[in-house]
Amino acid sequence: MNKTGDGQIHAMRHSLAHIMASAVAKLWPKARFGVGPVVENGFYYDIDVPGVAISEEDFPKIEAEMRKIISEKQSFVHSVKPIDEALGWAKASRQPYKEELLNDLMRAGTTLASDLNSDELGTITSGEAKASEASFYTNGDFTDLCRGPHAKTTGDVGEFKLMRVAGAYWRGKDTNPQMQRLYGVAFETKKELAEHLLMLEEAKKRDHRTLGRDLDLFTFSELVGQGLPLWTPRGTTLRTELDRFVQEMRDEVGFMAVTVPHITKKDLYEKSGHWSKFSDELFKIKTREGHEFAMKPMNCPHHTQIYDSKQRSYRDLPIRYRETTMVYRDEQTGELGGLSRVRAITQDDAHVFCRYSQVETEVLTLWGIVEKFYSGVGMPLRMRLSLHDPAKRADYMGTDKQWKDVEATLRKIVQDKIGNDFEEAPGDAAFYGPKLDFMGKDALGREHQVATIQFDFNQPEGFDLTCIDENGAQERIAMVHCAVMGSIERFLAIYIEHTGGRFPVWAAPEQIRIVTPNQDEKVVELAQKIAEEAREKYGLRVELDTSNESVGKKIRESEMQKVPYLVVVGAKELESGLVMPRVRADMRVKEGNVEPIKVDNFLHTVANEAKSRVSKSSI
RNA sequence: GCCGACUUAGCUCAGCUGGUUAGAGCGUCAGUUUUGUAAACUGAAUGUCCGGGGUUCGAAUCCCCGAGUCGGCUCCA
Repeated sequence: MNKTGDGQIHAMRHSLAHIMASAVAKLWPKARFGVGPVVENGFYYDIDVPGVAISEEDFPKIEAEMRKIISEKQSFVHSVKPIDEALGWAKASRQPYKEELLNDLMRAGTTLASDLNSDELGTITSGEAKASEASFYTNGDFTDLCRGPHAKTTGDVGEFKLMRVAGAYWRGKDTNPQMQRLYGVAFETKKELAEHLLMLEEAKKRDHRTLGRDLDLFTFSELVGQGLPLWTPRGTTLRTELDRFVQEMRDEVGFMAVTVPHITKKDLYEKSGHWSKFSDELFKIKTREGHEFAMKPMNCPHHTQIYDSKQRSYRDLPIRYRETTMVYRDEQTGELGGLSRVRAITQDDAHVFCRYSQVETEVLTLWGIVEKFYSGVGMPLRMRLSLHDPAKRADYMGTDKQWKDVEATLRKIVQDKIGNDFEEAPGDAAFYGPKLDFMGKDALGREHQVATIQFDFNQPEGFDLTCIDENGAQERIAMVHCAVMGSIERFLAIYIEHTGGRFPVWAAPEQIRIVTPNQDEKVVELAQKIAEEAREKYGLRVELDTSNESVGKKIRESEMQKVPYLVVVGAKELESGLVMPRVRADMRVKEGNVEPIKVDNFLHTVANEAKSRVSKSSI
């Protein structure tokens, strides 16, 4: 089964797109139709009603009309018209978008924007006809250009719900007029539809923007601006712990931390090519003396200058720099949202400067770190080899031969490691070289691009980076870039939703909460002593709640804050010196209540869990 | 950037077609209570109704401009 469903549900969804279009045609006779394909879980139709903005308030009306059509059980009648007759139909029924599609069908043999060069879309006017006829489907008095297949009648389409209306450029080109895209979801049964809607509710509960506020991780300020998240103490702890995981693994294999300023003179990016190529996304600064600077949109050009600060021997290589630091990109306002897309991006960046002969080992080492990290956070990975697009040579630096060579090198490294179990994506390379991109799958089954390892043969050229080889000659070096989390902001958006805010002990901003059942002086004293010991002796993050509230309330608070361990310290504990930790549900491995345990043993165990970065409790 | 929707207390939201001192629950604060594994009781405070301009006798409500948020599109080194 593919993403848009198997045969039957696919036909149902596609039929619903037609039914929705016929309902809209009935309500707004002037409506012009674009395309109406099946998508994951449903369908959409691109519609343009001159002078009218269809809104979600119109949905009840449209849905009612659709249900009427469904109850009429109209047959879907397939017909084939000669192409000129089809064009006549489009003209007569005032459907300019269909006319354009038919024209493309005739000239190019396809209507799919993805199969056509984007410059050709709708503009091919000459050449031999590649299609002589067009296929149509009719239900009731609504006829649509369509390849099918469809359900038998409008009565056989399962259960649906219109979801939202959104703007969409005609054929995906931002120079084209915008149409209104009406989205619906559809399933064979009422139950499946209800389950889907419930799943959406669940996903909403896990939304990192909501959890970010509820768990007090980050915030935004209108005064600071869009796309500029502000991290609270708790959120900063979470970031720091995740980054520490990555950096410890890097340091083990010889990376060294470096630090660079967040701005640079224009000159650096003129040399690297960023100034002209990414000019739109650069935050530019003019000094009072009129000199031009820019906020860094990436770190590699700065790092090259550290490498280039002295003459390097082949004996010194590989030289491995790491730096977790923010870069700044002037993203379009419409793209910003939560932490997924921001303007101040923290990258866990790393650059290896090495000989070409060392690239393979370096890539494999970095790959190992990526694997270890994602297995640590519980996300399965899929790898994609991102290559350049030979049709768009102008987008890439370097020569054809260089690209061919480095892509072959990278492909060989991949094949030697994992065989052919990977996808190749022409057009997804960086402008300076091909890369390995990693997709992580979250707990809700969604895939996100996360880590990246890049083979850069262009910046060493641009910045003339060399080492002295065994014979005393200058040798051009290569660079390998790697970000494990990619952007910490985007990774946290994913990770918060992946865990639902239930972070493992090692990453949790608060690891243990100690509550007292009352405010008895001796009890409070003991609780304070335990908290202090946990912090000072074991380096744990502990909060103490001795407020004047019921134990039940305090436990509820702790649960809602998703604190891994809760310990009630009262008269019993005062007497026995034992505690009975409450383990967060997702971390429990044993059924039932935990056994009383000595305070020291408990703290020791938790500290070990934090250190070994396990996600389950050993208590 | 483009299309559309939304913006009322810290949070979630109510406030019909313009009509006195703008509400609820949760949270907060205070007092009472001194509590044993998911919400004690009582009371109180809290608003630039996103900002600015306009229409009107009168605007949270209508119109315009701007900001922000959300859903998409385009983009994403």
